[in-house]
Amino acid sequence: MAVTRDDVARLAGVSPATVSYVINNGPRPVSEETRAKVLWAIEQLGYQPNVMAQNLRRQRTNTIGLVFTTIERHLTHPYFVDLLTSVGEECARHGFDLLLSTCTDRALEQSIYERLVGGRRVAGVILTGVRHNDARIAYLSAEGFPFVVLGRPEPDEDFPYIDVDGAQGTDEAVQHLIDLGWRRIAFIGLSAELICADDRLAGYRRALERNGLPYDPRLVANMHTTEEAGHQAMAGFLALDEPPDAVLACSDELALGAMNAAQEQGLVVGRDVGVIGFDDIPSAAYCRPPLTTIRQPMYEIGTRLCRMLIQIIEGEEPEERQVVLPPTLVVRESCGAHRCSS
Amino acid sequence: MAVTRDDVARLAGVSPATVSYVINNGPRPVSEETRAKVLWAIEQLGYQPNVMAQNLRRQRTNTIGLVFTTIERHLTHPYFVDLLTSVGEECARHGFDLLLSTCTDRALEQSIYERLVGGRRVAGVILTGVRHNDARIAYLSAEGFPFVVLGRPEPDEDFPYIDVDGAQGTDEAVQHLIDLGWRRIAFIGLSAELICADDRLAGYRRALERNGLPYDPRLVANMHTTEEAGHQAMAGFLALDEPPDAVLACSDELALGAMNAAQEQGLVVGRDVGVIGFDDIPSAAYCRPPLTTIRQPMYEIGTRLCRMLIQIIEGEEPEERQVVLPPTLVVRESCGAHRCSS
DNA sequence: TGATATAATCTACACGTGTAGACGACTCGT
DNA sequence: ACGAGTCGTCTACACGTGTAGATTATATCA
Repeated sequence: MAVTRDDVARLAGVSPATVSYVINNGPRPVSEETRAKVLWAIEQLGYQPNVMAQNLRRQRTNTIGLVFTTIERHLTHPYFVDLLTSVGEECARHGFDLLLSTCTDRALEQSIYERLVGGRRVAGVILTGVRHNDARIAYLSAEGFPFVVLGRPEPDEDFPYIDVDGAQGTDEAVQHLIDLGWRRIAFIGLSAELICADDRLAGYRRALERNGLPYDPRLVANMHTTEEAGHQAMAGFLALDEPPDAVLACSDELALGAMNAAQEQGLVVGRDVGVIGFDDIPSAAYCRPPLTTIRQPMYEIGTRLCRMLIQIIEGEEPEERQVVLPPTLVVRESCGAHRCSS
Repeated sequence: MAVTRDDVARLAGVSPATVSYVINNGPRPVSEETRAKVLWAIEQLGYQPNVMAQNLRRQRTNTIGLVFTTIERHLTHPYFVDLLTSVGEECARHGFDLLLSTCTDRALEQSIYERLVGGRRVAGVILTGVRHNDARIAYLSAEGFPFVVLGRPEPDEDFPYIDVDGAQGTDEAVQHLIDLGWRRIAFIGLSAELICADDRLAGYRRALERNGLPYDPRLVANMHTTEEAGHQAMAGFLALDEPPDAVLACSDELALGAMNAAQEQGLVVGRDVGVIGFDDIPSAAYCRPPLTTIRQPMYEIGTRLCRMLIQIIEGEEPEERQVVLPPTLVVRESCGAHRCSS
């Protein structure tokens, strides 16, 4: 059916090995004359090497795995699209393919990784959403399998990662709210099992403390990152005896839901209540009012993570191994501008 | 390094073939006693078959390809996340993997498909964003390669697809606007090269005509689907001598951008201007005001497309080959409710 | 009991490629 | 003129698996 190397060799009147040498530029030299004949035959037959056979022989897949965690058909990470885009492009740049797996249930997660790793399906893995005592990291480390992580490890672990300084982000955001005169600031955090959730909460508490404001646990919620959850959390806050006058949400989806809840109660966001999000998704600039948010350079992170992983796969020493990038506060209108010490 | 079938055979005291028969519930029977020994050895060694070797031998990859088109790092299709989720899950259900390629430039598109198809990298392909005279379809048809399409073909083409009746969607949406009293309705369409763009425009024109309203080309724009483009298109409409009093956008991102543009000019969406979107992305329910939109059952489409493709790959006759599903108008608040024949 | 069918297992090869080792043709220095 | 070295090419095998054909042990029947 399909045309193979032997067909090319026959047509060109050379041996199969010579065809390989031409295709791979070596490891043996080929005379110009022969090379031309082979290239002509390849062109003539429309030959393309069988990738499966190449991979088997070379003992490597040139494929990177990325696991896609969903909850109720909802991405657990709003930045996933940017990550996918950048990783996909960087893979293509290095001749790698990108294998995507969907994980709908935590119970299945381990078996997904075992399939990818044990079956030598992929050459390396990019991990996101690191949790405390993450079984995936333990497994990959034990197997000695190449992987890189989006997010920082716990203190006793050591692996290659890129992370955004979440504490710095939330700290700056809270400071921004305080500077504008908001005083009772609620916090909608991420799932408590995520390591980055701690980090962001720490920044929030640090800023409160520095400004002499009390930390009130009733003003803190941990949610999955959906608009609905943000709505629910904010509605809960607003029903308190002493409701907050501002809220910092750990994703823009959460923030949009929170804004919506406030608006439903007749509050004007930016005047009666301040809202800040996290991630800077496209809608953030176009909602009403435009959302102040903490931007993570996701595109850049994906590119660098991917490059790092490929270097590890190739057996090189990666140029960078553990990187923490600063987030940027993008000021729009959801916190108001002219409110001075209430 | 890695443990192979021969290692298992040696430990179990049987031949390699017997191990294969156990793993695949082989084409030959195996005695219970032997099976137990083999399974024990597999467990003992943590053996997992090498997928590359299996694929090479079986001459199939059990992998499906999906190409991910981006423009300026932006997804060209807002429904991509739902599609990815559903296709990913359906693949997993059938033991297939999902290979994702990023296409940033139309010029590279053909080479991406040639790599996937010619290199036998994947067993079948899911196509989205079908265009007029689409070279990809010509190529895949000529190669006799399995593929299914999200979207309908041109009349002279015949291939398996699932599509949403875009004309019905836009027709219903325009009728809804007219019923609420809006009279001068603008249309923000998709890139003109897309086949579905025609379809949706046709529904728009059909509804106008049925209601005796004129078709004004100045009220029609074709854009890529981003908030920014929606903003730009709407700003253009509002600057006309006779600006529209309502707008139907062919994606929710476009609609959000359009709402934003109207609001910037002090218009109240739902009172001064009606807006309808397309797709029903999560933000649509949580923006201000909540967006009336045309929902496509993307999750279901992805699942059925994937099943259809797998059946074709397996050489079966697919249960369904050409499906057109109806969209649903989801009424929220962006068109107002109480406006009766102005 | 001997011929024969059946079940269980093994041996051997093919899938398409990469590359080491063998081999011939040629150059070069003495 | 002859051994040594170089260049270009070919032959042969390995990568890890699936499975057809051969082989052996066991059951069945006249």
